Amino acid sequence: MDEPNVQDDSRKFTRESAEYRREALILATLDLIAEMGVRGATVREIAARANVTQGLIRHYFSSKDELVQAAYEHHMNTLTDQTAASSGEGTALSRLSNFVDASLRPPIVDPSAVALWAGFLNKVQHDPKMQRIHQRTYNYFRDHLETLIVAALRECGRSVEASEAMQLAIACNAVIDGLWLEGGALPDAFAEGQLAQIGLESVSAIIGIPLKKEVEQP
Amino acid sequence: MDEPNVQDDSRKFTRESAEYRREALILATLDLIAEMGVRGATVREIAARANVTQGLIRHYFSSKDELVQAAYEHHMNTLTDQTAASSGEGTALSRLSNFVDASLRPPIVDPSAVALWAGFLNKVQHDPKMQRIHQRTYNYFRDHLETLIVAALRECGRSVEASEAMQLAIACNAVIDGLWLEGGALPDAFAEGQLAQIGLESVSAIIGIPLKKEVEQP
DNA sequence: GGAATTATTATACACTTGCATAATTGCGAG
DNA sequence: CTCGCAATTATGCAAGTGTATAATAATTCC
Repeated sequence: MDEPNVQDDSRKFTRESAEYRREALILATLDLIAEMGVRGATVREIAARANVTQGLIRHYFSSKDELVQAAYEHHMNTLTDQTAASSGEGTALSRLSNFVDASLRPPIVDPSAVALWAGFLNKVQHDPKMQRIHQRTYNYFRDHLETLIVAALRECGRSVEASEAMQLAIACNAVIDGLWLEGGALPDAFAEGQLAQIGLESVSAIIGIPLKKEVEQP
Repeated sequence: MDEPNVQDDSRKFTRESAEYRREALILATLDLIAEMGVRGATVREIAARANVTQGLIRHYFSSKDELVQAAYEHHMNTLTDQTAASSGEGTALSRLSNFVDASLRPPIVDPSAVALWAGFLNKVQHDPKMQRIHQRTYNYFRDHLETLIVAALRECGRSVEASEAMQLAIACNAVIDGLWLEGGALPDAFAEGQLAQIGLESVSAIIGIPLKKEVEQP
């Protein structure tokens, strides 16, 4: 995030690759939106936090709106990538457990993550393009969860119809989202691991299968 | 919400009670925060929507921040009042069912309600006073739900320890919040009544008691 | 190594924002 | 009826907003 070329000689600035600058601007934007909302994230602050002057934003993005859109897309892609990684290996049951557990601990459960989500909501509700990104990500999560649930049930010798599976996925997704929300909005109201534990028990109850938290190897 | 005195003669304005003006300003503020966020709700727009000029805001509130705080408090109080009303009569089981059901239908589930919540979040996270209001309301909801759950369990001849009851309440609260969130953020993704149905089934599963939706009398 | 390219900075502008202060004007008290 | 007070409007201001345009300077290509 800092300048990679530490040449503090009389150079007034350093040229960086377009990719580097775009990402720096996007990350600064996400930071600021989490802190102050979209309107509070001014182009001047964004530029300052990305160590450039404000004019450069217009060089990479045709408007602030476009930068915000790009930031949203970047953020959502990061989210889905993280998720995909969290439930990679093992039996279906353990993959589901790990997924729930990981979704209810830092860095997923985090005040600024919730703030970021809230900051974007207005834009999402008004801009059709952002709406599509939102819907796509939501569906991705829910389908992922549904796949895990169906696999876990099958592993226990049970099978469900498609519509029932979808309802289970919606419900489990809601528990996770609700706990995520509350953990991020009231960080001090829950003990460490409490959210994950409650999440696991609730998902267990909803799908009717006991899930155990993975034992950590120290 | 409109002017009560319809005297469109040459009067330039009408004097109203302090209470009336305060409430009009607060409601206009809530409307605008839901639409554009706190920063987007400018004093000029608020005044216009309350049918006054912007100077009057300073006459009733010492700053925009104070107006926003008052609006938040007003909103939260309205919320808790509505909740208390939704689960008034009947057996414990039916009161719990009604509470869950009412929490997952309009007007509670509503895009602007979620937008309002999101709009306030930044302020809540930064301003200790608003944080207290938030915490108080959250606790109120959770305790209310916990009371309903414990009563319903007792009605079925079961009893739970305090810590277990709290966990059940947190979990049920999370399902409700998560479904509320998703219903408000993606209004077209769910059929009418679907959220309420999923909510009832999930709460049933979590606490281990079958809940039936009340039959409506047409 | 010099010139072209273009990433980057610098400056300017029209507009909005919250707030302060002064000027009105409706309305009740006497 | 009119006088005084406070509710309300009118006006102004300094700071901040996004964006447009011109000026500079770092890097590349030959």
